[in-house]
Amino acid sequence: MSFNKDIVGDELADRRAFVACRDCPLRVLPCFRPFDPDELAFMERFKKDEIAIDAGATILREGDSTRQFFTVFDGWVFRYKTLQDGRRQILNYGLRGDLIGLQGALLDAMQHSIDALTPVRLCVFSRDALWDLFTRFPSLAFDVTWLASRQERLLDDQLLTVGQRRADERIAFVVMQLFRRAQQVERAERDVFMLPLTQQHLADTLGFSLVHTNKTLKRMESRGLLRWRGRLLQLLDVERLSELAQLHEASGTPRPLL
Amino acid sequence: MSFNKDIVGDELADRRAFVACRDCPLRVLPCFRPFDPDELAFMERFKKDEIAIDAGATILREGDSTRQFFTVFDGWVFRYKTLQDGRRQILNYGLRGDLIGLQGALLDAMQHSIDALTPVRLCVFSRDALWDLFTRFPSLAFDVTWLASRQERLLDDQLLTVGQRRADERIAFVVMQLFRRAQQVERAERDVFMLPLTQQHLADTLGFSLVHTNKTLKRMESRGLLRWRGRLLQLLDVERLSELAQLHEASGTPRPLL
DNA sequence: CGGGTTCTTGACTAGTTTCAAGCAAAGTGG
DNA sequence: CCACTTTGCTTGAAACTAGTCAAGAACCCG
Repeated sequence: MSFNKDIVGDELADRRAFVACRDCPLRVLPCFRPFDPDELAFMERFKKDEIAIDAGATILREGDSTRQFFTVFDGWVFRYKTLQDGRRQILNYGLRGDLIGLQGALLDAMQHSIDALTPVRLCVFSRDALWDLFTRFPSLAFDVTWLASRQERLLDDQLLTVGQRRADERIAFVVMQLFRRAQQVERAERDVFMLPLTQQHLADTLGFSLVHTNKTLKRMESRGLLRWRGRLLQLLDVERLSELAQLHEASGTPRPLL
Repeated sequence: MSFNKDIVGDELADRRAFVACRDCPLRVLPCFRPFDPDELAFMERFKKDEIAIDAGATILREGDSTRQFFTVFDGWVFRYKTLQDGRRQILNYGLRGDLIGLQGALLDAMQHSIDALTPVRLCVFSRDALWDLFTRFPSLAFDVTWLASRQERLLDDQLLTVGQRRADERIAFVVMQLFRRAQQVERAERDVFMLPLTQQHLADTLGFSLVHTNKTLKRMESRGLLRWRGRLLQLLDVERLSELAQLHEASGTPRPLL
């Protein structure tokens, strides 16, 4: 039922910490919009907790009706759905600054699960406080809606990818998009970043089998496009990768951070 | 740039009408939550116009930065994205009561297009009034967010479908989901409904070629699952179709109607 | 060092696309 | 009202893409 069983081991208590929103190291990044002091004060009351999760643990499970939702403070998570026989589709990834679990908080029960890819720290918000937020801080309510819309846009892109792009285009798209998102939150260098997935994760993201994903990756490597070793992904030819990916211009507008 | 060129012909003026929100025939359907008098009064000011669109016209185009968004009052629309060489992915359909174009209103420019599948009537809202809504009617602001979350959930389902389901499962899923949605807004009988698509539309929804879609449909018909003639889709074996589709229980909770 | 997980590769099979052609139904214009 | 055109549906054959099976190599962790 609740996520506690999975993610809060006894030994986790000492891993707790609590960064005040006004001191949040994420908030100063240029990709996030500045909050005014009132908003920050509200956020600090709104943020109920901060928890640490082990790599591989399930944060929220399909069917849960959760009373909480989260912002990823550090680490990588992924959202996914499964069919009865175990086929899994990864819907999206969550990086630092991404809001997760809102769907479960707003609608009834979760219809997807969320797992931690790496050790993760999460800021915890209570579903009950959401109404308070909407009543007292329209600007933050607007931000929540904005973030929901951004999620929708990411899904639009992913659906186009899985529905229409060919194998190498799919990989190029996913890699370039994750690279850009990682870059925004200072988790990428100029042309290399830590992509903490297995090839099985990537396959389940692309809608391909593991074997086909592997063979396509190898082919792209031999074409001098990219190189992925030990979780480190290097973009060898950004020019041609972008061509393949047909990624939109990044919007310069800063986004909200809850 | 604006949608006017496409959709508002001169002869359309006389097709205008204006249904007051309190008299809206949709609002009384059990799938929509009741609004209180204050909310209704606000909605009537919020609704700027009501327009008629020809079948086949483009309502919003990728790249537009629109100042308006809409609720479908009657008819069918579809959202889609295209790649440079013309490959098209249909993301979702809009039926009576569905909010469309919110993404364009909230974020910068549209990154998808919307076309009318049938003649359509739309209630028009202005992007500028959205801030007013958030400030003065938290309950409606909550509704907007709720609707955005619902969109996200529909996309999650569609992504699972296109990424993981087999040909007949994909068709079963899309058909059963559209059937249920049509039923909710009184656009379906017990086991038959008007599905105003071509097979090309369905193919672009499923991520298959037209030919493969056609052959799969024929095979399903000969298996006694469904029958689609002249835009009329009949469910011949709801039992087995539901099995194939693995559709969730419909949530009984009424949804907002803006 | 050993055991598990992840990656890699080849051979074979199944699913899907492309090409091509014919047909049916629904406009269009003389 | 009827040829004519267009659009959508249907079908078969060939080519290609992706999946499955299988086995071994590489890597990681305790």
